[in-house]
Amino acid sequence: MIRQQLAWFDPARIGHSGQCFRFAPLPEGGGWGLTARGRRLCIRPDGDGFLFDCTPEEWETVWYPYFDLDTDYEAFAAAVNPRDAYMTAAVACAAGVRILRQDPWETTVAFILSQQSNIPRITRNLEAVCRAYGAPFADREGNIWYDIPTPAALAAASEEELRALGLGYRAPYLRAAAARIAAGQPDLASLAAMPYKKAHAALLTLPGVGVKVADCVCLFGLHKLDAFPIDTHIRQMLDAHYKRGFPMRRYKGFAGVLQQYAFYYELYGGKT
DNA sequence: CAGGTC
DNA sequence: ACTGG
Repeated sequence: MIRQQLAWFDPARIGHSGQCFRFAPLPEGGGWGLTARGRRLCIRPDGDGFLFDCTPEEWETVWYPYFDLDTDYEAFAAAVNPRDAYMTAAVACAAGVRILRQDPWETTVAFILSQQSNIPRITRNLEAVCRAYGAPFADREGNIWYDIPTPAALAAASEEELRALGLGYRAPYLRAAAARIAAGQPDLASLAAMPYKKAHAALLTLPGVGVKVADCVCLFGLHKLDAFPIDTHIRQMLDAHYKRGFPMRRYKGFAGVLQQYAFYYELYGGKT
């Protein structure tokens, strides 16, 4: 167990920001639980800081990078044009949200499942896929959790099995994309080193991955902060507040972070 | 109608 | 076009 005081870190907001679907309130309340990188982590508020149930070594090598704590999000917030009332409000509403450094394969699976769905259903579907095809592992208390299935494990599943989990028409997309990744076409590990546009183009070749899902994988799985996914909510937001276009040049290099803040604001607007 | 894709 | 909040 370790204690940390962290700037711009709000687990409650990160948990339902829609970038990660395996980050949920603890059943007993008062904290958050997360399954990622083949591990389980619990986060509990402790005065002006947080308690993390991991070793200092795990914090250093796994969770500190996962939460992207080397990046200065306050600087991104400070760069917002003060005359932009909409984005100023969005950033205030989403203060404490960071872009997690999630696994690219996990985000590929999650966002293939995300199309024409909603956060509660995506969460359920992803959990069902992990339970059915993912490797079980135990936390230090002996509780069993399930990792994201390997591409090979998902490619071996039948469309009927996947539909039985409630994935609907996304089942064949997921299966076919898994087969492609298992064959190394494309090699997800190598995408991280590519510039955003090249990585985006490679992801677009996957079945069930269009412009929007590819942008989500770039932003949340490859940490390309230039990626700016445009979904139905962001489309409405752009039409309502940026009729002359979103100022991408001004926010070059981190526009995706502001996209996430606008998305959060559209969903929860002032309620958190 | 839902964080779209083919 | 699956399915459910």
